[in-house]
Amino acid sequence: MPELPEVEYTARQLRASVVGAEIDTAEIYWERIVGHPDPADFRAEIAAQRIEAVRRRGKYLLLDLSGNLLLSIHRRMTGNFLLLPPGWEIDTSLREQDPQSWSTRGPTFYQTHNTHSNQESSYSHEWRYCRACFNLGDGRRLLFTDPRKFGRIELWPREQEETALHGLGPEPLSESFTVESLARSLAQRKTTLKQALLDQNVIAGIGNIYADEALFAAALHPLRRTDSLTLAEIQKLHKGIVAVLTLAIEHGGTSFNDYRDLWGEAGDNYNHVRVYHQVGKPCVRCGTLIERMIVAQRSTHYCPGCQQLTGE
DNA sequence: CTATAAACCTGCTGGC
DNA sequence: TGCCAGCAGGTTTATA
Repeated sequence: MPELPEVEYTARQLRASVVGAEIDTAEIYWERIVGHPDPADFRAEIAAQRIEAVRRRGKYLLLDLSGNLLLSIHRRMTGNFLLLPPGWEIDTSLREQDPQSWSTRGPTFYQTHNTHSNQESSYSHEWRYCRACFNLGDGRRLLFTDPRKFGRIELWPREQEETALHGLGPEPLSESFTVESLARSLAQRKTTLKQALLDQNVIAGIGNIYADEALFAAALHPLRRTDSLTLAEIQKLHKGIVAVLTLAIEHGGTSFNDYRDLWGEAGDNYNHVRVYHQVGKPCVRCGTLIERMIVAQRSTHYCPGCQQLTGE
């Protein structure tokens, strides 16, 4: 679920809170979460590096580190980046006591001091499934949590950013994303619109939620062929993509299920979706009931009233 | 190139 | 209540 708006929202929060901080050490609790280099080298290389800048590219969160390093995080399905304040400690005793539970849940957390009372240990729901921890020099910790373990954290030399991003397409909220560039990339594909929007090489950062929302905004059927659109339709699609993503960022992202921001808060955009998971509800534009279909093995939501399959 | 399936994982929901 | 099948926002890799 972290798609472009969710990653962008987290990136803005990180930029405001950790730029200038130093990463003392990194702990890895599930080694396969580290995609590059191997976990031992990762730990060694990242130690004592300073966070110089925070950026986003597509669904990737990018941290420029001192030492000419680039830390890239992709949250895939259920990954989250959370900031743990000072005063909390991490209990890894489960690793030996119950390896199976450890593998699933990761470490537990307990509070060592509390500004309000002498409440002793407590446990935070949001910090379960912690797969990696970056210990900052000021006592704070950046946690990467991910129940399904699909997320990936990688460390690259900065000049290898292109390799790390694996040929991502244009940023939909940048000036390089124009009606003309969209027309060109659609014309050279022969697939359905839904598939094209999900293809990170066509446009960076759109996932299942915003693909459906953008197609609804443009009143285009998910099964339309990419090479069948008129110029007017491409203009509507371009406008729809930009509008849907921009609005979602303003709402703090869509928390259908797992997404949380840096402080563990859910986003509000789920209250503003028009078709995603709205099966059986009346379309806000024409009143027809929203339906669901499978396109390229992906759940797809649309309004059969105002997203008709024409122009073929 | 396009298409399809499977793999990587765990939690949740719905049906029986 | 309990169990099991099926499903979930993403990407990569293998196979046709």
